[in-house]
Amino acid sequence: MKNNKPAIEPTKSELEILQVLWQLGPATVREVHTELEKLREINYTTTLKLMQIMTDKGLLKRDESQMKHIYAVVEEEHKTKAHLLQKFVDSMYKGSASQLVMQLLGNKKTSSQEIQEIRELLKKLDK
Amino acid sequence: MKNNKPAIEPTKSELEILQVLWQLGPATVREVHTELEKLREINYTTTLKLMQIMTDKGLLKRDESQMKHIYAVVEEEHKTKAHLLQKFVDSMYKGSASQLVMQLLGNKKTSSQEIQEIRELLKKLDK
DNA sequence: TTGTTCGTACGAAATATTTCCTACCTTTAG
DNA sequence: CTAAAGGTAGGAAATATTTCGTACGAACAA
Repeated sequence: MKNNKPAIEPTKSELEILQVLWQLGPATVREVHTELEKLREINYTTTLKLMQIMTDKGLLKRDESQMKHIYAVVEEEHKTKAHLLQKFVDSMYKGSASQLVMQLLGNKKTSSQEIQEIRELLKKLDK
Repeated sequence: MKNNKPAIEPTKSELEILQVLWQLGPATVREVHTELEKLREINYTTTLKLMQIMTDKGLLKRDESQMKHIYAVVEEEHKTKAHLLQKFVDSMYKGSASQLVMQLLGNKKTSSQEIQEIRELLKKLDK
């Protein structure tokens, strides 16, 4: 039987940190903070606190063997994103993925380049 | 030149109410509340307050000519959803719609039925 | 008329989230 | 050794969001 965690919802700020960690891989608070600072003004201890809270919640795990703790995400990027996407589809489109895609295709910001790529994806799926 | 509002972000609770109003069309607080109660426990005055706040924020407008005020969404469903979807794609997939679709296709909860429908959509787009 | 029901308004409590101050320890440069 | 720089921990302030109590007016049934 598969792992069946309650699947904790990251908050907005927590999601920011997950994204940085997805990009960097396991990292120190300092490294994450440096990235975050590029996006917005934020105090070092705020980043630290957030990461500590996330660790308590089970969103992150950390290696404390060194003074500079190394933080890593607990659930893999793919899985977390799949979960959040599913939640989004469920709540916004009553679970209908095709409705979401329809919206996407009608969206001006979705370039024809993107649409072409989506076509390719479906072709590959045929094989 | 097109309307260029700051595009206010609805909170979680506010989104719930928008969804009810999208379903019902313009409605009274009582009507919205009755729907909300089907989903979760909530006090009438809480629903009222939320809708009042949303009106202040400009998310809803209301007809006060009768004692039972009639509330309606300000921005059409399509537009609000497009905006929220875009935000989601931007933050989760760096703006890449095709990446999102890839995730969707790999998602077990997306049935082959859904995938078929997506194919149809793209065919129609060809014409 | 009168009291019960249903409506709005408003303030504030409760909760969730974000932010940062302060304390204190370790490492490192001089 | 000592001071400065850089770490973590924890509490609490600041904000944002959600929830509800209370007041009070209008409608309606008896």
